[in-house]
Amino acid sequence: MARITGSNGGRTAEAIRRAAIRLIHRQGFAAMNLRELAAEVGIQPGSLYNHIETKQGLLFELMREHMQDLLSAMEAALAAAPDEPMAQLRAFLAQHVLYHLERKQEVYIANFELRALEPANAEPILAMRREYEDRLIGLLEAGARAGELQVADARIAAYALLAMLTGVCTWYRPGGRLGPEEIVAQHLELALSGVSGAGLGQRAPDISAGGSAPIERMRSIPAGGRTPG
Amino acid sequence: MARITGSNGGRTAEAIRRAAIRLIHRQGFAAMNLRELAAEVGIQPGSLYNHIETKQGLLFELMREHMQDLLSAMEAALAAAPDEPMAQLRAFLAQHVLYHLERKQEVYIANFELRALEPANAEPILAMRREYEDRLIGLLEAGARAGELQVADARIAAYALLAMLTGVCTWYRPGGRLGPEEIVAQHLELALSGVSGAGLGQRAPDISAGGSAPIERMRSIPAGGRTPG
Amino acid sequence: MARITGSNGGRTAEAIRRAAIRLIHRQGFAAMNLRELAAEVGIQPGSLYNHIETKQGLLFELMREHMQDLLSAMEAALAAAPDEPMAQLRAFLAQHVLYHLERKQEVYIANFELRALEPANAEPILAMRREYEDRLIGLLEAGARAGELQVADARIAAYALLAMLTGVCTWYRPGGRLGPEEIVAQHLELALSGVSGAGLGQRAPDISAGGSAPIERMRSIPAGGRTPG
Amino acid sequence: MARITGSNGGRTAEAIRRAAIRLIHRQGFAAMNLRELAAEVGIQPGSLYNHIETKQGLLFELMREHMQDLLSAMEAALAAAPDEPMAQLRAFLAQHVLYHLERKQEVYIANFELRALEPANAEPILAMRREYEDRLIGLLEAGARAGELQVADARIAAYALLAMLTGVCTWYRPGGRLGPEEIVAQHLELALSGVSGAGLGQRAPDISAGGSAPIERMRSIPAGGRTPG
DNA sequence: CATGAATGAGACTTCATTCAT
DNA sequence: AATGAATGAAGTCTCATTCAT
Repeated sequence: MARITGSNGGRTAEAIRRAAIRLIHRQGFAAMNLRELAAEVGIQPGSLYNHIETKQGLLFELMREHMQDLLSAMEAALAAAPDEPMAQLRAFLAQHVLYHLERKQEVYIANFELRALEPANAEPILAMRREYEDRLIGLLEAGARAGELQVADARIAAYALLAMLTGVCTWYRPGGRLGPEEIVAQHLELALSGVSGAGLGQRAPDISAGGSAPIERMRSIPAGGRTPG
Repeated sequence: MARITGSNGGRTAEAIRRAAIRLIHRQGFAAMNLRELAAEVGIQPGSLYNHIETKQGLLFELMREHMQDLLSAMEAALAAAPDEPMAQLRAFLAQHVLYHLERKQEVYIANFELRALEPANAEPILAMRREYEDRLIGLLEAGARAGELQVADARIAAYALLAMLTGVCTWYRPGGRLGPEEIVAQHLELALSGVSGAGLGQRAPDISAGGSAPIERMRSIPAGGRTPG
Repeated sequence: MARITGSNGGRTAEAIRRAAIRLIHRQGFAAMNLRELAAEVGIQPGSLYNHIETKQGLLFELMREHMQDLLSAMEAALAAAPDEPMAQLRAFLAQHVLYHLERKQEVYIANFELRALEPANAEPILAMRREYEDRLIGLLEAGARAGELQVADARIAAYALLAMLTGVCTWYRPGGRLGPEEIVAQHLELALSGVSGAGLGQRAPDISAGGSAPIERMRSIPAGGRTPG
Repeated sequence: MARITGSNGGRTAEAIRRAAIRLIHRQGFAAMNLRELAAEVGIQPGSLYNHIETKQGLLFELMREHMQDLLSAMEAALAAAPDEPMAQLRAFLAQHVLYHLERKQEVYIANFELRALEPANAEPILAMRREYEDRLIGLLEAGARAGELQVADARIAAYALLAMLTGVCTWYRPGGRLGPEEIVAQHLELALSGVSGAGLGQRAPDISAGGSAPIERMRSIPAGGRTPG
């Protein structure tokens, strides 16, 4: 596709990373082949090896960078929020949704290609993932201790929330009907108050009576997983 | 692994389906190869073709059967519940979680291997999936019209709920600390009332103060993509 | 080259072995490629893998079979000879030359492709090779103890003799001027009595005065190759 | 291994030659790759081409230099010896063994990588090799004519002697139990008188009765081929 | 219904070599 | 004289699939 002629040096490496993210997201790591990746970048398959170690190594690098960025973004968000349980929780959830809207392909890959990592490579990625989850669990427990949250089981609640919020990756498309802020707001409400809506606050007006006000239909794989962009 | 030697006749076909579900779930469709599948069943690769049409055809069959079962289960659950919005919604959500607990491998495959289907095969599967989603959207809208739900956007809410509830596939293991009923109950609460817990009803006692009461940590691949990052 | 059409089953495996011996002998293991090998056999490259495990595995099998045959032939020769030092020594040397005339390609491979074996594969081959050498060393020592041989160092002498006798592989071609028996006889003389010819016995008449009576010139690999197995 | 960083100028060319000899000897020409060679020298693969023409050209150069040196050494040895058949023969054989002890890697390459030379490059090398062999054949014939040698066939005898004496390359290691002079002496005896020891002269005392007085066992690939140094 | 062997395409990766900088 | 990136060919091996037995 996009032939980047004259691409030299460091540009090629970046082009490979970007094309790889696109292709892995679209087809899955196992189904992506290096011929295709090279063609996207505009070089010969063998030339990839000036920039990557192996196909497996490429996946690992992509996932590592992604997890580091995610952790950094999360820490920054928490640092910027008031130091009290509910504010911290809201900050965590909001940044999670935002990050997932902005980098949904990387997110998708990080979620679904863990099984494609060799055990030695999976280990550090899993460690970072646990660090992220444990942060949320800690916030939920703090909120519960403060009497501001009702969580029967913090771990289950954390997993459920993350699954819900991560779900936006499966249908969001930039430039769609809803802007990021609105999507973030609605998910915060759902996370905190559920659909029954005994919410805590600034709830958006209920527009459901007027029809489902559809976002684009999920073309492919709604929840969990599937699709791409 | 489990070599079923001497498996003859009709049993072979069933053994193939089961092994395929296991392998696709574990490795993904593209990464599964028919050598491996045949070995699991205890036959030679060529012999698979007495029972399947192609690798692609096998995937399609598995997904079609799964979607039919899911739709049947959902219809049966709704038929068995009182015909009023909240009861119907609870019935839908509860059966969804239950079904996902019981058949998490098929669910996973159905969610994440859609991209592996050839377009002609994807179409009927997508149609069934839409039928399922639309049922939930309808219930949410009915609840909103009846004034019992607060949903800003029924479609977004439906996707978010499905993502959350489908997430159980990624960590649930039969025989774990929590039984299916409890998991269903907690997720119903989260879906209806969120973590802030301004719930509507039979809420389980808050045990979070006593620590996170952990389920087993997701050991491998949270799968489906759960959260992560 | 020689396309063996309709070659099925067991015949293919044998054809592969033979072609591999020919090609490895001609080009070396590293320089032989499986495309070429497959073409010689008349099948597709991938089809080789119905009969071999890997390229490396093929080499190992060839060498193992060769060494086993060599050891068997040696033991048989010794068993058939009178049980006294010089007769045993003569039997060993004669069978060595004969075996090397008849299977010079395998011998060559066994000598020169040891370095191409992975360490784990080299080990058992080396063990067999030592067994063979030690037999000769033992015979030389026995002859010396009996006062029938003059060897300053049995190991050095053994290596030197094996190198000399193995050398026939480098120039011998069936159907040449000299028959196997004559070649064996001359080498026995050289081994036992050297060129100065203070021999022990049935020495062939000296024909060197009449010109060098050339065998074919060594086309490829002259001396170099020392001993075999 | 030995990275010679900052190797500049003319030194690089020499470093390449030395590293190439080491690598070709260890692995064979086909199995050696230029990446590895460059790494040994401490430069990038592309930089090799400032010093060599091609991989093939490098091999040819190494072999040509070696053969020229060998021929020179032989001529010098003959010139320094008394001009009578047996003295000339002894001089030839002694210098052959000595040269092979001192430059066994080059010798090995010259013997076994002839097949890796393109025909056009092989031709001049083969011519030099024939020149060397013919010298020995001439000496054997002269000795026979003088009645001092018993050779049934001078060419066969020459090949057998060269094979035997060249064999030292396969097990000799500098600093081992036996010094070069002793190795030369023993091989002269074996060449002239064989193991039966009806020798002509200054024979070393027979020490074989006291056990085999072993040199180090050939650790790796004794013979023919394999190993390096 | 199972097998064993074959196919043909294609996968990842290596490698000698070139060339602008 | 060295570098880093590119090439293009080729190498080993895998895989879905076919088919005679």
